[in-house]
Amino acid sequence: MQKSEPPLENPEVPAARSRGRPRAFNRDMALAQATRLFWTKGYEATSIADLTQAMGIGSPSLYAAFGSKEALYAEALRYYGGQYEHLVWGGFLVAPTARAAVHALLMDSAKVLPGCTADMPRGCMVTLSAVGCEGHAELGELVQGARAVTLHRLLARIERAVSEGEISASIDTHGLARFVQTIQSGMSILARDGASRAELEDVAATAMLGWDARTRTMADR
Amino acid sequence: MQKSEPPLENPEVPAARSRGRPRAFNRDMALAQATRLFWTKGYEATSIADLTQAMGIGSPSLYAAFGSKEALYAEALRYYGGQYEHLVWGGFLVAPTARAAVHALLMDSAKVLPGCTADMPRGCMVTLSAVGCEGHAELGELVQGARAVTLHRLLARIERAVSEGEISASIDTHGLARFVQTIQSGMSILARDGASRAELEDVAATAMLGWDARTRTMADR
DNA sequence: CTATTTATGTATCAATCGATACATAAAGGA
DNA sequence: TCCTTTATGTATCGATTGATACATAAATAG
Repeated sequence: MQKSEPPLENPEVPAARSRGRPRAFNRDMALAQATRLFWTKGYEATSIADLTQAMGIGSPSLYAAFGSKEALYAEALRYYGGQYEHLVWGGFLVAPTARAAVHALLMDSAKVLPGCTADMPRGCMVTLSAVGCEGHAELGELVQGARAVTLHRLLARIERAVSEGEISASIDTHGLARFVQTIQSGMSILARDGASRAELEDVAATAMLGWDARTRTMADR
Repeated sequence: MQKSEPPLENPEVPAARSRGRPRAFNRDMALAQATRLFWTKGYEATSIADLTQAMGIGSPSLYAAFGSKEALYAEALRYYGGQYEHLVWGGFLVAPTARAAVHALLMDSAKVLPGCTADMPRGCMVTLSAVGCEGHAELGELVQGARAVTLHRLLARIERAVSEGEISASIDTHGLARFVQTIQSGMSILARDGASRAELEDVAATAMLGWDARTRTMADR
């Protein structure tokens, strides 16, 4: 179904240049362009013609390099994760407490989602793919799975906080994770509609008030 | 560009039956089907063939009755508002305080967004149209405007609460409205991914803790 | 140099897209 | 009953969709 990352030889070795005619385009550059298009317009609304034009190649080259439109979208989704995920999850992963982690996640989201770079689309590509993948079951499951990762990370971090005594064991960890996920998902929608970084930071701050009240319920932490 | 609701004669009079061959399908039924399709799959992913099949009519009848795919979507959006809006905004509009209004909005959203009826799509049609309307400028502005209505209503209600003394005048009303909007938008994403009513109600409850903490800041209400 | 391998550009595939032309069917007005 | 009006069904429009066939160009291996 998918190549699942071929043997993956030692990347330090330039891999002994292949034989035939060399590719006239940079695969990563092309993938970056495709990612931008899918991110901005969604899967259905992005045509092969759009893609080939943005990449500056012909359709045979696209199919030779990526296989199909669906496969290209899947690869774009991976590329998106590799390129942009750390902007939002970097602080979360290294924070010493669950509260600091969630605070970092929401504040970083507020910074990134409105499009921190000039040519960076607004909102999260994964979140905004919630609709429009109907009729493409595989892609639907793919993006739904990508969104599930958010909940899983939040839940794992909160449960760790419970085990470490940061948060009372009487807390509904799942509910708390769902709350944070809701905030972050909603921020993508607002960002796509033009909300500013300051506005989203304000939302994040209010959300943290909810977090504090919630984690105080029935325990003083 | 658009018919903008023709003269609209007195609806109480059956309007003296028209002359020619009567329509073989119920226009409202057909519009309901179209709304369901657009709601579920989005604008781009829904084809004319999908629509005519679901409505049980031929394409000429569709174009005679609705004009174009874009016009049909616009009408579906209006139909959606008329049919489902009160489920979410009914309690909000009659609540005596801003807090009660927001609480009602979020709790009703938690009830409706997971699909309260069996054949009711999950999530809000307007919210989930955030992406996929690129290249269709008119529709993009239409749904973006529809989403702006949410913020406007929230802001108006909160400002009224300030003027009535329910909420301190030192509160950032816009920020508070943005917070509630974020929660409700995020709930649509979670609902589309399968979140249950109980989960969303829990999210709403936590959001209200944020509301309470936020409205208490610098004033005791 | 020749042979092999790989990528490109052109040109096009069948299928589907949104949208109509046209003749026919079914109603009311005369 | 005939005429006008409106809606339907069939059949199809040009454009675009995702995806390829094919000949050619450009590289390496021998």
